Amino acid sequence: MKVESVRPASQDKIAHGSERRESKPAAEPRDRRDSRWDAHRAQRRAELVDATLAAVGKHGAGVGMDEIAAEAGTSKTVVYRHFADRAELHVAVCNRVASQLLPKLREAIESNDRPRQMVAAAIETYLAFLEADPELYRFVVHPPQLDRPDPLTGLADLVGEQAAAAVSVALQQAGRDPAAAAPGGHGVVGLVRSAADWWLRAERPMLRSELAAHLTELAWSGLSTIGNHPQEEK
Amino acid sequence: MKVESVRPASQDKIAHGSERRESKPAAEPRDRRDSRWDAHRAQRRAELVDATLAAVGKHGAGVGMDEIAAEAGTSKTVVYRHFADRAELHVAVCNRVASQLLPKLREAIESNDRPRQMVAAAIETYLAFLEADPELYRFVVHPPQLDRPDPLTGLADLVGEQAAAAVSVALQQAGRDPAAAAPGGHGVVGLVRSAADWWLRAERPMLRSELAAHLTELAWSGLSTIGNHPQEEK
DNA sequence: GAACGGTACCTGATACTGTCGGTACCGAGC
DNA sequence: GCTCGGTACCGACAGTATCAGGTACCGTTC
Repeated sequence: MKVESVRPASQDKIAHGSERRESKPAAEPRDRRDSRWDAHRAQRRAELVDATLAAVGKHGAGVGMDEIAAEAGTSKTVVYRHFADRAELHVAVCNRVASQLLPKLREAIESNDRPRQMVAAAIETYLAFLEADPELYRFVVHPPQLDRPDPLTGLADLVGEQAAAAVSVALQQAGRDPAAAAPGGHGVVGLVRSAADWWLRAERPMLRSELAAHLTELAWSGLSTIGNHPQEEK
Repeated sequence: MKVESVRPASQDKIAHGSERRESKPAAEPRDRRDSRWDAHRAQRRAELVDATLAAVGKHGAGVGMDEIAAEAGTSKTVVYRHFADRAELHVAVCNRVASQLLPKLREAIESNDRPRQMVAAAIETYLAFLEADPELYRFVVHPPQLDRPDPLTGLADLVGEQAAAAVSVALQQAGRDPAAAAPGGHGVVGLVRSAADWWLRAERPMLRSELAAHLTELAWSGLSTIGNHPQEEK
């Protein structure tokens, strides 16, 4: 189970002024008056990402653009000169965080050789990251939401609650500790939800029945079946 | 594995005017001039939820309050008299949807007797729901987001991409169809993410190491281990 | 080949627009 | 005089316009 670098967190591409027009394939010969700024632009973007990180630490996941700009020691104008909008800044921050997290994940995985331990190590790493800075975590996983103190909003949470209850019942009937029920319930719902979101986002690249079969297999048997028996799953 | 009705989608509690002040435990004797409106209020809330559903169908998941009000044939003022803010409306809509979805899920589960088939049926039901009205689905699971045409934002997606790549490699090395890789990768990441979100939201009701152990077990072995062997997991 | 105007990009600020969630206030009617 | 409902407004915040000033490149001209 090797994990080579697949698209290593595609680094901050320049997105500005003259080279901004929708992916012109063969760009006309770049003027040096333009290209001489490339290094500077990259650096400035990085600084702005830094500032955003700092601002999130200071004001929480709901920071405004003004506060980010202030943290960078400048004004919004400059921020918008380097990032088309808030969303673009957000993905840049995500890439930054990913470029720190993914190597740690790979390292954790590669320092084990039994597959199950790889999974355990990756999970542990992910949890450690998220616990280290929950505010940044919220900024980076929950898209751009205003601050939500008690986000019991969301259908997924309600369904997860029910699923957790069901799992709890099952565990108790089996005479086992029901402590695993809540993570189990929410986890399985999250499994289906994330896969479904991907499926919708990718414009349904497989039949719904196929997706359902894969998810059932995964939810029921977990990842353990992956390395084994080269059979057709049905 | 019985799934009895555990907190059946706590129905629209009234949240309005006089009884709105922060959970007064023993409410002062309700005036009949007040209480005589209760039925009307409940109905009105239901109508507003209906209108929201319709507005989502018409304008997409990014509907504004004005459009919702217009769809209800009234103005925002009325909406805000019945719901403290947008978030409260949102949870009401979620409850409504849940009250339709959860019975279907139970039915699907109870019409099977082998646990694995229960899971399959539930997943199928969930996917069918989401495919039937993706716009409503987006409104109801992704909290309050502005319109996102290409939401490749979010750390979770990036990590999911990497996980999918890793799974794909593993599948190919095992000589199996890598079609399951993408749902698998995003699914597992979603599993961990949702459980972690729950854990943070519930203010860390267990040790991180315990959570990690449960998630590892779940991700690796799936739900199949739940009904079996009453042993201590370790 | 050095000087020169024009150009393409930067920095930064202030002040604005527009949208949208949420509210103040006012009239109507039981 | 209580609630209902509407108009018209407020405030926050993403995003823009415009301005003034600065520096390196480009092409031409003498």
